[in-house]
Amino acid sequence: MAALEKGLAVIECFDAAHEKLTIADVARATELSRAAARRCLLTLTRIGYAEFDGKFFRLTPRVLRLGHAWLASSALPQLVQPFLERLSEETHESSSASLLDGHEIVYIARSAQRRIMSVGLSVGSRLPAFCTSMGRVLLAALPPDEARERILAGHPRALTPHTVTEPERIMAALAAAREQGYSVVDQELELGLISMALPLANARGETVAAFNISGQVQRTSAEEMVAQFLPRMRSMQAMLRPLIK
Amino acid sequence: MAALEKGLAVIECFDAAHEKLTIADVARATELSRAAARRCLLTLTRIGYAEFDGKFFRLTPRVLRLGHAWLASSALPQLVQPFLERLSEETHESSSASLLDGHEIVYIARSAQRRIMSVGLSVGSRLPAFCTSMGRVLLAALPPDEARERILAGHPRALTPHTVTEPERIMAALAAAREQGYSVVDQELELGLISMALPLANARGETVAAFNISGQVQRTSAEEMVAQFLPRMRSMQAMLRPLIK
DNA sequence: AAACGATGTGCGATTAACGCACAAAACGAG
DNA sequence: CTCGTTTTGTGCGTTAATCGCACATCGTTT
Repeated sequence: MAALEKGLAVIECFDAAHEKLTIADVARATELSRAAARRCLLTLTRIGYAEFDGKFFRLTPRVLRLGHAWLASSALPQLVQPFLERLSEETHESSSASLLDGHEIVYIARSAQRRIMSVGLSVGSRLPAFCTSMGRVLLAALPPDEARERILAGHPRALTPHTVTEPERIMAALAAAREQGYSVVDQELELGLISMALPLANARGETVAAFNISGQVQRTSAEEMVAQFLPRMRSMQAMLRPLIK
Repeated sequence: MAALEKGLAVIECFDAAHEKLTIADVARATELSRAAARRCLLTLTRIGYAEFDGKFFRLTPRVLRLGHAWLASSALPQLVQPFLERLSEETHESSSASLLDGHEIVYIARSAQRRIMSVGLSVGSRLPAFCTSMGRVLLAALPPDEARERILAGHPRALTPHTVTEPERIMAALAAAREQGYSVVDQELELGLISMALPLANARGETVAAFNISGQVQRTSAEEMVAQFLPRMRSMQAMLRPLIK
């Protein structure tokens, strides 16, 4: 069913920078022929996932049904969300939970306190694993060889002057995270932004997800973050463990 | 492109009650032939949207990319989210924003304070418009005939002993909402749950979405909710108006 | 204005989807 | 446990849908 694969690729090529697209735009983004892109867009429009204003296509909120299908069928996001909300309320910092998918982390739940990042994060957002706190603790749970492979697959490049891009230095950070049981990332993703993450394990001890809190460096230094929030986060981690899967 | 339509239907048939499904389950839920359902599931598995354990298929977090495509390409959710978070922080009640899609409302942003509903709500969740506060203010913004049509299309049935299901009484509630500029729904969706919603209009005055605040009736009565929170919500509504679309 | 490049669309050749029929498993009754 | 029944999963030839070319059209550039 090649048509399904193409249609999903068409949906995914819409993002923050591309809210409305022409047939040719979609064809280029998906590497489909213009004719194929057109067929996909017309079908998506016919069944209500997209709309057409004579020039541009854009997605309709109907596509949320698709992402919601996973959110609703998966226990973890619903389980974690209220814990994140309490953590955010107590700490006045944003908190999130994510899974590892290839070389990226996928946000599965979030409680934001204020808009702190230039780009808004939401459920379904993806960020590179190698330079995020949750990515580090998730990579640290893999066998080192696989972690290295995934780091390389992501083609690490500097997002700020602080970003660590050398694979072996990243591997060292993973070892530290494994050792300490948490990871702090200081302005490697975005200037001014620091975050601390802990892994979430199931009752068998397998790491299945991670959660973090993040804030602005001018308000909370890395040291303060560990001192103030680590105990709370460790207790949340322990409470969740018997409840996961 | 019939295959695309079928594949999307397959994704959507996963939900909270159906986290893992067999080929035959999917065929029944989507009214496809077992062969067609199988082709869809195999394709989804091949391209990473589903996985198979020898007996059951389940979705992977990859499908979040699809919903995220709309979230990222749409200005409204990102705009409203921080406002909801402030509203929740100030009122200690959960708040949400939604759009009208047919006879249902679709959650596009949410800031939950505590788990108050038996069923967890998240971005992409759908509820009937006729018995929700946001649904009422959204329906109230339509021409009355269209509102009535959509109400009937949803086949209103009682969800609690308080649910108003008679179309004309719902229409009267819409008129009241239009008049007052807000709507309060008292335990019509779920026992113990009350909520108050206001419409969100763009600069041209067209209602494009709604936001609400919801809490437990034992903690806050309908009258208290209006008295305590309406002014705050009106001011949020006014702040957002020039920023929308 | 005229020529160019890029975009959107119809139409026949070709490939992929359909649904039947079979095999294999799951279920229930005796 | 065994047989009969029902339900499920899968291969294969026929049919219908997709492919990509060619043309028409629009917006730019010289």
